[in-house]
Amino acid sequence: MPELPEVETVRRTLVERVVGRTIERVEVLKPSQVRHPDPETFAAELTGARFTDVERRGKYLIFHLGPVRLVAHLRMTGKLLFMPAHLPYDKHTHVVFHLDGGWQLRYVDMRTFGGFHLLFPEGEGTPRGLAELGPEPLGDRFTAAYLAEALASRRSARIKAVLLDQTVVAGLGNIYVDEALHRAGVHPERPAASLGRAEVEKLHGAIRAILGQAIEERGTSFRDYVDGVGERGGYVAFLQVYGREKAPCLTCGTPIVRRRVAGRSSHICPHCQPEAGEN
DNA sequence: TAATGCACCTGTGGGC
DNA sequence: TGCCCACAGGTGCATT
Repeated sequence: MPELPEVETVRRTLVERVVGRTIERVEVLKPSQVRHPDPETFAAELTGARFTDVERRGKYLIFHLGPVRLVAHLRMTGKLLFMPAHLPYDKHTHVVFHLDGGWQLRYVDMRTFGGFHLLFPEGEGTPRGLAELGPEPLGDRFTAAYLAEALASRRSARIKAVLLDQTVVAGLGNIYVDEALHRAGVHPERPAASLGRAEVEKLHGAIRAILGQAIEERGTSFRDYVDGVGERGGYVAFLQVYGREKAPCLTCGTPIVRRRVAGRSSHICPHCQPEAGEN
C-alpha cells in the first residue's frame, strides 16, 4: 500500500505528536509482527523510552528513542495510528505503544505483512532492505545521470521492474511507477537499457514532480491507506492511469489498458506509451 | 549474476 | 443471495 508519499505523510503527522512522549508500556498482540529481536526484549527495551525524532528512508519509518531506533515497514496494509487510549481496538491491531498523557500509537495491519525491527546502537538488527536502499528520489543523489547509469547497467530487465527495485531508487511502488512512466511516455515493458538520454531525463523529472505533488496532497488513498491520524490522501484525484482501466487517457483519449508487467498489475496508455519507444 | 515467480495473509468484488 | 476465485499498493527467497 504505502509508497514514499504516503509514508512521508504518516511521518509528518506522527513527528509532531509523538516526539517528546514516553512509551509507558508495549503491548504485543501478534508476536510475529515483531521481526527483531524477540517480542519480550522488544517490549522491555522500549518501555520507558522517549521519542526524540521520526525520520523516513524509502518506505521505512525510523523512530528515534534515545540509543535505540524503532524501524517500521507498513508493506501493503499496515497503519500506524496515533489515537486516544479509550477508543476500542480495531480487529487487526497487532502492537500498541501506550504513551504518556492517555495516548497510544497503534500498529494495525490486515494482511500482517508489515512489522517492526528494533535497531541497537551498534547497528545490530538493521533489516537488509533498509541497509541496501538506493538513493531518495527527491534527494541530491538521485540525478538524471545516476538514473541513466542505473538503467544502462541492467541487462534485459524491464523498466517497470527496475523502478520498483528499492536498491535502485528508494520509495517507488506500483502506483507512482505507473504514473511516472505514463508522464514520461515510456512503456513499462521496455528494456531499461533501451531508454535514450532524453527519455531518461523526462522520466527522472516525472518521478520527482509526481512524488513532490503527491506529498503535497498527502498521498494516494486508493483502498486502505490513511495517515497517522486516520486521514485519507488526496492524490487519487490526480492519477492519470493507475486504477483507470478502460477509462480514456486524460492526455489523448485512448482507453487505458491494464496488463501484468514484472508480476505487477500495470496501467498503460497504448498511444502515449508506445511499446517500441522513440529510439 | 541477473531476472522472474511465488509466498506471505486477509478482505473485497466480480462472476456464476 | 451466496459461493468461489482472482486479485490487491511490498518484499524476500527460491528457481530458472
